[in-house]
Amino acid sequence: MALQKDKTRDRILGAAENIFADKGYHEALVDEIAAETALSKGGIYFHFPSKEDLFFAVLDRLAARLVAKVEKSAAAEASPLARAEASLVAVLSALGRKRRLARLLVVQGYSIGNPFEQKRVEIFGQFSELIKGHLDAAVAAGEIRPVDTATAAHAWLGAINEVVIRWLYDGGRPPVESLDTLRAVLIDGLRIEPAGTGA
Amino acid sequence: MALQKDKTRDRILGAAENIFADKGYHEALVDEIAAETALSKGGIYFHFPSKEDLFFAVLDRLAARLVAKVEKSAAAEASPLARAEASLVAVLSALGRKRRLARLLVVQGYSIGNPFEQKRVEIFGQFSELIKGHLDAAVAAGEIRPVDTATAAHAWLGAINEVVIRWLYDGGRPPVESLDTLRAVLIDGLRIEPAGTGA
DNA sequence: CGGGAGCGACCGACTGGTCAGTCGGTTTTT
DNA sequence: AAAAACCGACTGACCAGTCGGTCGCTCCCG
Repeated sequence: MALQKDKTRDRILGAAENIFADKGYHEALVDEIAAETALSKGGIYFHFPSKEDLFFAVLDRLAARLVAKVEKSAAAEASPLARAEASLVAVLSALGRKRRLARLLVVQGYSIGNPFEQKRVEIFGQFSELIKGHLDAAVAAGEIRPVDTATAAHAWLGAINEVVIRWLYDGGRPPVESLDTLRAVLIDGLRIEPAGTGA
Repeated sequence: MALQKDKTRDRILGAAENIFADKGYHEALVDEIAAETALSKGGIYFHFPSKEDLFFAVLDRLAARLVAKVEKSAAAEASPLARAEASLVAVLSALGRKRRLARLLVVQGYSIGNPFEQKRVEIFGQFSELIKGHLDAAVAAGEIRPVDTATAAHAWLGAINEVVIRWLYDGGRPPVESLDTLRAVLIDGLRIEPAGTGA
């Protein structure tokens, strides 16, 4: 039955997520993923045509989950700028809660050959579109100055990315605790009502 | 003579820079680097103990050059915030002028296994230290609000990084042209004198 | 109602290509 | 002549992907 197949597929995705998160694409062996799944290598290849496809499927799944989470918390807010800010908070806290997944999304998918870079662009693109949407709305609502929202969105994304990376490697405090600073850096500069003297 | 040796070493580094920039670490073959150098594989291994060491040496050299360039243009400015801004400009225009090198520094060095991630952290750390220094000075001088300058520095770095990446892949306008937006996003939020309504 | 045919899911030993790194030997420099 | 620099054919490990085969399930036919 199709359900069983999907279940196994999910099991594989879960196992692959773990292994890839631990070792990165190149260090991860398909045999290891098979072992983690309690499946054989052939079993894996029955469900996915190649290691690369499997990796991308893992990335897609992760990104989709995160996007959904972010959009949900944004939707709860009334004003555009508030929605943008809520997105910021949501991403930071979600990644902050899942260190290994953060590593996968934020660094692993980078540069393992050209198709991978393509994928990274695609996934990051989803997020920057999201941010851009909120920023555009905020501009339209007169909440922030009319800047190049596409570029600003990328800047936001990059800033978030880097803050998460630092947390991953320096093992400092979780990303959410950088919120005040990020707010000051990313948001206050755009605000039309000048921000008060922050803490 | 030692000089000859150093010259060859440099030739190797140059060739490796090209190959790595084109193909990334894993796709690049030591044999290709040898060919580009008009040296044999053995010759390469006479100068560098491993492919990994060679790659790191390339990264170090690139980073060192960029740091030097950035520090130089910062030094020409009078106020701390101006120096910070000058650094921003310098990085963006330097990377914008050398697409391939940008790719190397900004994406290739990412996630090719753990030692590589370490290296990335190290190199990015140099830059964020630089930025942090300027921001600290700006705080001390009362130019900007007293934020967590370390985090702010990472945010800057990440923003720059992402803007460069977008340029690399979308092939849009060069990074320097995002300057106005980045200024608005990164700097104006920190400024104590509120910025005027930007363009 | 049993047996066998068909099939989707899964197995795991094996292959084939790839490359980093080696090493005995040669050339160039001092 | 000694040492330093360089050569390049070769090896050995590695691993993604393959393929002939198994297993259990369902469904049909006698």
